[in-house]
Amino acid sequence: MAKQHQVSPEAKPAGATIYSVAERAGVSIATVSRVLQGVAVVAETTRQKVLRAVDELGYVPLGAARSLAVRHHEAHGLVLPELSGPYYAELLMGFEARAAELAQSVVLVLTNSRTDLAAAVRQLATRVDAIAVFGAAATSHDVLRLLHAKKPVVVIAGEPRDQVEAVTAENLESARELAGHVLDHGRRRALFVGDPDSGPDIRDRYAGFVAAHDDRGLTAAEPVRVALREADGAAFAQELLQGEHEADALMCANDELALSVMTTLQDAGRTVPGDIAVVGWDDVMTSRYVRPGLTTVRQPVHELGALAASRLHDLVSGEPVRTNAQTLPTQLVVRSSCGCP
Amino acid sequence: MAKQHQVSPEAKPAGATIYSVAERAGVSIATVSRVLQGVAVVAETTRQKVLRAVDELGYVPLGAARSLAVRHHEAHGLVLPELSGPYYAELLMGFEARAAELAQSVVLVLTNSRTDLAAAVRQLATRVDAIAVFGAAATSHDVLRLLHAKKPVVVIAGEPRDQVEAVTAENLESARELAGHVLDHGRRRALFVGDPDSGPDIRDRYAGFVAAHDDRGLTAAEPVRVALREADGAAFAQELLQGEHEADALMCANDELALSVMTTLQDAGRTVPGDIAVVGWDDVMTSRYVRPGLTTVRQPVHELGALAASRLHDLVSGEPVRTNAQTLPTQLVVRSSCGCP
DNA sequence: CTGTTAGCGCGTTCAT
DNA sequence: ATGAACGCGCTAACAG
Repeated sequence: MAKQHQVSPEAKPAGATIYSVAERAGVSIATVSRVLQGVAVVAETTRQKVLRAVDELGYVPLGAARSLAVRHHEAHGLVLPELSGPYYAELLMGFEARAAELAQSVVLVLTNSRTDLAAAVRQLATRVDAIAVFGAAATSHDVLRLLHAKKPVVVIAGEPRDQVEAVTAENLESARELAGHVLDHGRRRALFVGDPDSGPDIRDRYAGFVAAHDDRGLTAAEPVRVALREADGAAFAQELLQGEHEADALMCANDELALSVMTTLQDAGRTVPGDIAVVGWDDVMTSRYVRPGLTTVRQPVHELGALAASRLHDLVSGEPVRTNAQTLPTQLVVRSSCGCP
Repeated sequence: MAKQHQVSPEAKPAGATIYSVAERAGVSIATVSRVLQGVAVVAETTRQKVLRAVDELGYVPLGAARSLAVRHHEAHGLVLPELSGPYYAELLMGFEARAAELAQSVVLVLTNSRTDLAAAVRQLATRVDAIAVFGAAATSHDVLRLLHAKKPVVVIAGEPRDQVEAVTAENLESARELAGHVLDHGRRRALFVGDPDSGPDIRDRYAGFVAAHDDRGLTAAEPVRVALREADGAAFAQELLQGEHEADALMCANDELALSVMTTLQDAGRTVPGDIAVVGWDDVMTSRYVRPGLTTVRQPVHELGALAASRLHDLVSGEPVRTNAQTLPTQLVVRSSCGCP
């Protein structure tokens, strides 16, 4: 019994296929495939015939059929919490750019817009060869399932687990340096603002904060556990204004937090860094526009995204999983909110 | 001749398939498909058997095979220039969120990272049911090809063309209102900063600028054609400082431009709005942190992205193409850079 | 409620 | 240099 393709006499109005192109060009589908993939040598005249047929029919190959045949999706998945603020956007840009170089499509999943994260990841796994997830964005159960199914997974800004690679930017040492810088301005009541439990990166930043204190024989205060959003920063600043905390320096877990804290304090008449020093993390655009300029730490975010995409590709290509995290260096950006002139 | 699936005796180590699951559960592949899709009724006991087999094997369905069978990718493509700045990121978030609601994956292409845009779009078309492109991001030739292939296309912040829908935010009237507001502060030498030829949206904003002048019997100056980036704003500000332009008000094509112009001028000792008023467009985060606060126009960017995703879905579902653009309202955000207290 | 089977459109030997 | 035929894994009739 022959395939319907070769039997069916009537033309199908919906979408040209490799069959219709072949028929129109008067060749076999194998030849069409060859000219389109550019793999084997095809006579120039037949080549032209095929190309013309493709053009006339407006033929667009069906990726799913190709994927099924070649047994590869030629796509990478990326799971991010959201895209507000420049951090994730930049990460995504780096990821996309590298994926493009490697001829991989990128399928994006934003977890904040999902009610059922597990389902989203499961669904994603269905259409990509490998997945990069940010931090603790994916539930471990689903990740394990992927591993069981032999889909490469890399964690961005997280920690390596069994069979799960990690790529990250340096946190601990830079945080130690930043906190040390603040302490060396003579500040003695520094507070860390942000929740160390919200992710390995924040945890390491707090660890650096503690280390800087240790280095100087000082004792670090407990972290002020607030979420990393503007609103949370403003709320904390209000607490500060009402005397609920005592501090002459604030090391915020990221810039969004730092900026909102800083401007809230300023609007209430406090001076920065006079009354209180404020530093952040990420070096977002706003940080160089505000006065005083926000002292912060710049991460190679773009490069981090690119690295994740590269590793995904390598893993799909059969490279072994690296057991230790790849860490990219960060850079202290000193402006004046820390007390520097 | 039976399929290899049923013949092959040796287990394939690479990836579980619906066949291996069926075998393990002691049922047919149809039953496996049924419990996984939840379409038909399946006896609870068999259902459990299947689910257990799925779990034990770590079965992840092959999306490509499903797509081929159901003749749908269940994915939308989105073509954006880049993601720096909040505008595109917010658009993407809106798009992704709506797509998720509609159970569609989103495949992202960023054109700024591509050398061969046409190839990227062609490739994208291969794996999605419909594509949304921002403004003039895609070459018309490739778009036409898609239309020929009956793939729905919607343009975001662009103009409808034959068979191509457009979704956009209102520009002309809001620009007229904004420019009018500035003129009503008594400014008489207002300049429009930005290139009207860089896209339909900027063109309309300039048209609004002109209209506001006309409304008052004034003559609008020619636009100062600069690109929409921070660096270009700073360069323009330098020209201004060197007396190459004469102006007491600047209506910038977007906030990034406005912010960089404003701070460059301020750093050189000029006062805003005292010496010169500056207004922007987009209401990015920074605009409410700078002093004076930047007067600008807020667009429903998130909603715009969502609308694009919705329309894509509708078009895929067979709804007819709308010939006139769907326009979302914008909102004037008055702060103090325009001269208001 | 469950199993059989025919495609979905493409890449890919294997002949020629 | 080109064509014929098979299989990739899944859904959807159609039987039973």
